[in-house]
Amino acid sequence: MNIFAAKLNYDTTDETLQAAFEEFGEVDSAKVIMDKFTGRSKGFGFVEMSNDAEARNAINALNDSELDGRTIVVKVAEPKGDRPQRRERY
DNA sequence: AATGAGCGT
Repeated sequence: MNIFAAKLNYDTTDETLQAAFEEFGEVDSAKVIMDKFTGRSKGFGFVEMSNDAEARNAINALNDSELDGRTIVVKVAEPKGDRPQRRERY
């Protein structure tokens, strides 16, 4: 189950996400997207959970919750190449 | 190399 987490604190890293989701289930892997130039967080990340039930549970619990002082948004992730409306962003 | 909705080096 791929999970999408956004509005993260810029200080939030993979381990922070990992720890947050591990409270509710078995985390396969957690990754915060980092900017290639600045090396800092882009403000969102992805979490892979092998157990779908735990994944949904984690989403319910962590969505609109607080992480590193920021209210984050947790949803089910979309397939990678399924964002045609994605523009040049700015 | 900043920023604060959005879906990945």
